Amino acid sequence: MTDTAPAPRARFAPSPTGYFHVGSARAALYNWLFVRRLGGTFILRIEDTDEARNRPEWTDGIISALDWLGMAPDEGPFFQSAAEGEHAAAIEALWDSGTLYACGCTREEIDERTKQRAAAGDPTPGYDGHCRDLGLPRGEGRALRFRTPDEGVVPVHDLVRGDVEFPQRALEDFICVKGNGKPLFVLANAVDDRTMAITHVIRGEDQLPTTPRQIMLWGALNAAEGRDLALPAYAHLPLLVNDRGKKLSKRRDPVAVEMYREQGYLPAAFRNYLALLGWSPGDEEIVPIDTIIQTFRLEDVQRSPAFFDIKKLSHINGVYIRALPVEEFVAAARPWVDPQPGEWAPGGWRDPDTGAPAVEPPPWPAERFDAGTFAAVAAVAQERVSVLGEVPELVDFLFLEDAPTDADSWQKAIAGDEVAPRILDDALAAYRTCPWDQDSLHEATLAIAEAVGRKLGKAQAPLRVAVMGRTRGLPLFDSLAVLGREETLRRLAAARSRLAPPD
RNA sequence: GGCCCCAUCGUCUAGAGGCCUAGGACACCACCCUCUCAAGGUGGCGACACGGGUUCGAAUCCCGUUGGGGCUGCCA
Repeated sequence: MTDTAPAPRARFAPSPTGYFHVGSARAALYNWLFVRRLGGTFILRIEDTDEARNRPEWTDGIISALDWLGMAPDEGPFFQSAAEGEHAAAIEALWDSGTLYACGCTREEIDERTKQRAAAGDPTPGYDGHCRDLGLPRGEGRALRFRTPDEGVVPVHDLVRGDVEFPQRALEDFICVKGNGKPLFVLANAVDDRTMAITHVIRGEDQLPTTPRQIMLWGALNAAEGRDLALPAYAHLPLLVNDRGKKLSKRRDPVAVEMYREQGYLPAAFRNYLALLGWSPGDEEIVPIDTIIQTFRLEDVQRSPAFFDIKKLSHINGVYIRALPVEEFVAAARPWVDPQPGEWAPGGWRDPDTGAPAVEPPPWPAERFDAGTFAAVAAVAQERVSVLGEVPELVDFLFLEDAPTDADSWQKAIAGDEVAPRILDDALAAYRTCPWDQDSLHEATLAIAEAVGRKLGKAQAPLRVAVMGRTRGLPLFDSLAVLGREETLRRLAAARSRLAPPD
């Protein structure tokens, strides 16, 4: 450690208003990454003071999502609602120092005056300082505003953007305290950062315009409280956007981390992808978290917005899945294939609009699932999925009563193929006696193919559909070997009689 | 409207004045491998928004234009 700077304290301060947003997850990750290499502290602060929108289950969601991603906080969760005392004291100090004044203007009055000003040729929007020098006493229904300077600029030193300056004259006298005496976000946030000794504020770029207010508040608090706390360093991260370049929104875009988890993304893969949105480790993108921790620098963070690309996420997830030792893959896939997996199963997430789940539960009853059978095909399934939620469709033929049915596949490989009956018949005959292992089945089927003058790839299609239901899927002979002779013959015969009753 | 931010392949990015004929990854296309499908391999397509400067030299620095985005709540 040659670093002489004190260990940083960074906080992630989400508001529990819904499912955990991927943008929040990225912000949390960057806070966490920043702090890890420097031996600092990652703090979780739940900003739960919006009584109208906050619900306790969303708080649980934040905590378990962070946990799932391997980013459990070093300190916290702290709750903003528990800091009422500090907030009240700060308000008193600010009031006593004269930086705050009471204002009784309604939104309508303010808008009306703004309109009149605009008509008179003054484009300055927002509050006009109407009550600034009225000397109104505090009282129910009167908000408290911050008396902002009229001249000069507020400089924001941003670790990713450099220096940004906000002209004072564009900054209105903003409200710090609601008419009911409760602090507003801008104040509570600053006060909490002070009491928690936060050294770095790392958050989304959408917070940049509010930063000059917090800086002014910080200075006023220092003066009012007679303390000289150092302003935290700020870092505003580029926004995550959709394919139209708009900020990812809960309404239109799939943003719930819970949903991605239930679709079968691996936490390490998800985290790796998130790290790539706004930052790059170089030519190798899929890298261990330790490498990311060691090379991550806020100064290297991109300044332009990043598109959340599910295709790339899926690719990275596939790489992580394939890299798993097969036993770990079996364990990881369990919640998606076993109707009674134990601790955790997908299904908790529901689309807020449609009520649709992230994935369908496995279409077989718990008693038909067999862990050993699944393990027997796990290795070949593992190479064929990019998310765990795709596993059930690959192995369903093992746990369903009969072969799955797929109209297109049936039509293409059996009903629409005049050689299919003969292939089925030949297989029925050959499979009755051949040794039941992958190589023997391969050999026997090769012989059938040659007899009908087709390549193996073409000849196996009707058999695949008869037994496994679809034209695409796990390798046929591995699958038959695991399914067993008896059941294979049964399904072959069933397909044969469905095609045309034997004479 | 006001304030602020941003601008390299379709997407995520490398690039901190000469190493750039602009590199990698996803996606896409072709071929190879192959019992289907994947995976894998090889190759291909494909970008410095525009205009001025500064400089011997600019994707890199400055200015402007254009375009995009964010904020603009007694929400957080």
